[in-house]
Amino acid sequence: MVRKTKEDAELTRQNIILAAREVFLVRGVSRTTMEHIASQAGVTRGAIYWHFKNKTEIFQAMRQQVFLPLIDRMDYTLLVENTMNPLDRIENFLCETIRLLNKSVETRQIYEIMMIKCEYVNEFAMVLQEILQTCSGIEEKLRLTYAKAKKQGLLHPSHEPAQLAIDTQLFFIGLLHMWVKDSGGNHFRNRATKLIKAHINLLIR
Amino acid sequence: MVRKTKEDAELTRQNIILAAREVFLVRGVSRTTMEHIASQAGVTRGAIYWHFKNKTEIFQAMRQQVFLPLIDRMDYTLLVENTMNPLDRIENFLCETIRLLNKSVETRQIYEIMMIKCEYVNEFAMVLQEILQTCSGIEEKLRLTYAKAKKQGLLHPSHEPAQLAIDTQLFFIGLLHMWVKDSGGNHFRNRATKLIKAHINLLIR
DNA sequence: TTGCTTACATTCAAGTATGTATGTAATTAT
DNA sequence: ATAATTACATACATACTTGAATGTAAGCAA
Repeated sequence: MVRKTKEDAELTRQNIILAAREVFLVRGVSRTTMEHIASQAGVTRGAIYWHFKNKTEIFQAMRQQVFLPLIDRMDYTLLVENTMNPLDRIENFLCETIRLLNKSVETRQIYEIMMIKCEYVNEFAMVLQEILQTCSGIEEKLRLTYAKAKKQGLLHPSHEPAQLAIDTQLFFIGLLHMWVKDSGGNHFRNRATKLIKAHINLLIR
Repeated sequence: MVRKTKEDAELTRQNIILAAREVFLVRGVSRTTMEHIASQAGVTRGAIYWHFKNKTEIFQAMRQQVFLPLIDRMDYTLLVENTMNPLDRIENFLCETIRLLNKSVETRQIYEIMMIKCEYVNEFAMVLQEILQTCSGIEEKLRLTYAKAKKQGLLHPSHEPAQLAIDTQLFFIGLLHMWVKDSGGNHFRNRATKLIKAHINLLIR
């Protein structure tokens, strides 16, 4: 097996990312070697080193596959004006995220890797900062949306948008963590959508 | 340096756990070798292998140092009858946990290691199950306490204890995660107590 | 005090992982 | 058609780790 066309090469690259995801999931990021990824992808380490500088680069490439779409979806679902009322938009965004996790193996596995199969040290420490920034962005967008809800009189008068935004964000972070960890017993996976609706209801009256 | 008394040996053991915590924090659990821990503790690997079977055993010993007290405190603060009203008891429990994190370097570091410096694969997968069980316990105890609050008419009539318990639990899990990750910018650390009080207030009216 | 045990230190064999250097055939640009 | 480049595979030197084996001196019980 030798030289391929550009399209073939891109396919190889994607296969390496896919293989990395599968191995990361089972062995954890740190315990995964280039050789593990290589053999899973059906190539040699040489091929991997051609496409990626090191394991961190593979990890980042994998991460982008879920985080970039997340940001887009968030902007679209929460911020773009439409006929849906603001509270429904928040509920919708959260439920859609859960639905995506249920539907897409890829997304589910990447979340799992990022949450419980990765040690955020050294080069990976900056990844943590990026995640924090993404969270900040989510909080801000939730706050704007809650502010619209308040303007429309949908909220209890004593509730402040900033307050609700952070409460919802923390609730959802907690939910995601438990959703991911609870792969065996389905204590959270079955009920996630109900829990979200209930959470939003708590804030209304 | 040779044979010590039993007391000296126990001190060595504790020093190894302490050293492990310090190294885990910097290098992550997987990337930490026995030699790292040994040199940090000022002993040789031989000493470690005398006290512990392997790295996992050290990790578990470290973990017990925070989890056992947590369970005790939870039982005491939430369940033991006293003059405080149930909602205050929940608020108090959560705030005390944050206070403990602020006060005790040991606790703080162990939480950080467990949350973002450890990959839950292989032998560590069972640790995850134990954590899930602890969470289940917390949820149950919150539920019981909210039930008491409802009985005393402290809650809005449409709010169910089971519902509130899970919402509070997820909120707090999210808060702990952000508290731990937000070591640089103090976006969460300064405000944690306020956020807890606000969360409880959300549920009252 | 003698002998057994404890609490380590030292050494060694064997396996693992990484990064790089080098080879090579096909592809692409000219 | 030729040269340059690409997309890998192969091979190697250099660490790094582990577990176990062995050594050893001091504590402790009888």
